[in-house]
Amino acid sequence: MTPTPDRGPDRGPDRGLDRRLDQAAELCRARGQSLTPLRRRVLEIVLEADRPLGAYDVLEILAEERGRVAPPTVYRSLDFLLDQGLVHKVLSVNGFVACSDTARPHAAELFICRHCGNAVEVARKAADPRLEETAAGLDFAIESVVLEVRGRCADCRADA
Amino acid sequence: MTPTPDRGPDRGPDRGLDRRLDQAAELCRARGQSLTPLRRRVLEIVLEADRPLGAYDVLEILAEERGRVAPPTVYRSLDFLLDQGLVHKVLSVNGFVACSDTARPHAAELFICRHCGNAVEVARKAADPRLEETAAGLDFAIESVVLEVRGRCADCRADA
DNA sequence: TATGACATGTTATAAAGTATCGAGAATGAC
DNA sequence: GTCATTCTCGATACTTTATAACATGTCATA
Repeated sequence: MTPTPDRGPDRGPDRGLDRRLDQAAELCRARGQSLTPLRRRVLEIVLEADRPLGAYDVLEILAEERGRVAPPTVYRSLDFLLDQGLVHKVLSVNGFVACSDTARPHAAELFICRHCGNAVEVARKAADPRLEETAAGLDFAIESVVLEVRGRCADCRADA
Repeated sequence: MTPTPDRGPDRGPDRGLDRRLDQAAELCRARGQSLTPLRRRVLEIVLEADRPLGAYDVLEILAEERGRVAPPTVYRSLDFLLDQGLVHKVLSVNGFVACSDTARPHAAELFICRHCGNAVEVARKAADPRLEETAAGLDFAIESVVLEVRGRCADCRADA
């Protein structure tokens, strides 16, 4: 389902990249935070990627643009974006993906293809009742949930 | 709920440790694999711990017993135990926990306390229908699922 | 006793992440 | 305006986690 090609905010070569970045900036501002040029650029890099990027992947891209960049520079920006819910961390691959729905923080389900590395995010509508039940049984207070599904995506299955 | 103190295979100071190790050995043997002394000891170390252990925690314990031990020694044993479904990897903390039900490989839900670090495993009875649905919608073939819940366990909530 | 398969030891290095200190810019109080 | 505070970022050094590559040991058996 491609976006309508001749109108709408998502047309053009960057698929609404600027719009999403502006939205993110606005979101931060509304929270009294600031999406600085560095943070904005890091978010852009993650948005542009078609798969989870490692912190050092981001670092490399930044380094090409502005010379030597040290790890803390990247990790600080990524941590900020994580805090703001603008990116998710993918534990399975030590990587980061842009959040597909930045409207509000949410637990994400990630479907990660072992073949092409692509990661699709599916927002979780509501708390999983089974999980809630189990937690209640254990008298365990849930703070966050990591749910990552690994397998093979449609495209890669078709290719095979 | 302590095990019956005066009878049964789980009594004694090691709560059935030897029994579980013997079971594991039998399981490996049935598969044409071998739970060597090193692998058995690594499994024992993980079983004895009351929280997920890092590879280097295991390494340190081994090193006390047999002098210098290099990382590959530990990682190889842990990888073997992972393959055999005898331990799980906890991505949230880069650690390893013993599997509580080694009868057959299974996806596990892990409830990890942010305070004490304890990790409780709950075997997943069946495939999550919601997850299956989502995967079907994406035409995504699930191979494995990581589900880690972070929060506060009963004991730590009581203490607070 | 050769040989083949597997397990382990050894060395070196890659990859991921953090602690800390200090300089400079932005913000707000006065 | 200017001073103090806070935030952001750069830079250095380091820790933790993980793997590659190759050598050696062990054991069954042909």
